[in-house]
Amino acid sequence: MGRGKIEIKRIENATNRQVTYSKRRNGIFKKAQELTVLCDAKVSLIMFSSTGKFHEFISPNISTKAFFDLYQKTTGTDLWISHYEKMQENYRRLKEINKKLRREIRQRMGGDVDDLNIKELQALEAKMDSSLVAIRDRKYHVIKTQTDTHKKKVRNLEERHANLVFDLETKLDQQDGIVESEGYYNEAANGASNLHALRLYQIHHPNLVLHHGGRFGSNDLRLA
Amino acid sequence: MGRGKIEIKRIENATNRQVTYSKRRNGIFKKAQELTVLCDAKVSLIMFSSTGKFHEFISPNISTKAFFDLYQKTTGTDLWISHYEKMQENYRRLKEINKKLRREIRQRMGGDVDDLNIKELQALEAKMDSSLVAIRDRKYHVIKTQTDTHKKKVRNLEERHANLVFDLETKLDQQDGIVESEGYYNEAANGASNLHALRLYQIHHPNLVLHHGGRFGSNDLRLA
DNA sequence: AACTATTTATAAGA
DNA sequence: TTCTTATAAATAGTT
Repeated sequence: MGRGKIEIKRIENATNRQVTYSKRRNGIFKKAQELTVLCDAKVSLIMFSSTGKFHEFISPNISTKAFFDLYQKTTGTDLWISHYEKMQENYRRLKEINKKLRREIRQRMGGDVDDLNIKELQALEAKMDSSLVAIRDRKYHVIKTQTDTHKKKVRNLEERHANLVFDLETKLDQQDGIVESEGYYNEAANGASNLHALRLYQIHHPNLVLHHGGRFGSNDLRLA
Repeated sequence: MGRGKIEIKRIENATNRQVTYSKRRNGIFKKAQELTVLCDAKVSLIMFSSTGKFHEFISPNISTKAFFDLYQKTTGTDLWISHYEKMQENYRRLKEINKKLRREIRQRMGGDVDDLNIKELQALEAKMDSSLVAIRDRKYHVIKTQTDTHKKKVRNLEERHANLVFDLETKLDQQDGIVESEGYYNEAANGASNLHALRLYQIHHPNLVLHHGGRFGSNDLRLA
């Protein structure tokens, strides 16, 4: 129906294809519209051009969703409904389980126990008791482990400290009279205080830094 | 495009309407098919006649489901996917909550506590302790209530028993010498034992049955 | 986006 | 339903 007859095959020229798409789209939409009116039919016409452009015609008085539902009901096709309903069922089950879990927790917290009888209360109490024992056991285990770890760390640090002090004293012995003019030396040299010795060494070797303090202080030794 | 021009309005004659539907349906399907081929387009054409008859055309190489998915993705329309995904999201959330609840219960049972630190263990222990207190409180409350109830029942039964004995004695007084030949009478009449009085009464009135025993025995007074 | 020669669709009748 | 056919409508190619 045009100046010439055309073969029904893909139009290779993109522009022509687009133009034809546009013209024929209008034509088919008009047809759909007329069919709807003339024959009192329900029509859904959806199309995507080769460039992905979308157009739709749908009979008035029916939504696309309703149309789609009708489609499934009529064809018996099951695109998603059963899946959806299965999920809904699972959802309900999970909700129910959650409710029960919450209730159990509430009971274990001592609430929501008004409708338990003595036997149930006794059983609950016994469970709680043994649970408490397990928790305490675990707590003491953790505390013991932590304490042991800390003890080891302390021992290690003390050892390293002692080594440093020893090194320092050795070096001081080798330096002899270099620091005689300083009053500190005499105090330190008599070995009364390791801390004084260390302080003195730092004065003369300011780029030596000892990191003990920071590491040591950050360890949490609280057992309470 | 026919022998005469027609107005686009509902065809009232059902037969004509049906015929026109049939002819035009073929026409529009042909158009849809041609559009698909000529313009490399995706087309979905679904229709229901006024009598509910269903016909569908869909481009090859795409399923109805895929077509609708594409439709929704393109239009952003929400036929069901967003609803579905919302539900999926809720489902996931619920599952997560469920997991946490289960974990909490396990912890409250003294299990699954290996990765709790001391603080958490202390908090858990404290919670359990206070819960235990609440449960014990409740248990004692229930025990007290039950005990009170039982005491009342006992008191009530004793009262009724006493009344029966009193009635019996009154009746025996009125009967005078009828049972003189029995040795029991003298023992009973001196009031030494209410139980004897009752036994005597039953001997002379065997169809009188007292139900106390059964009722009383079924009440569980255990407090352990 | 119009135009228009032609093809195509279809209304009415059989 | 299907065929026929006169005619309306759609549209291919052009401007």
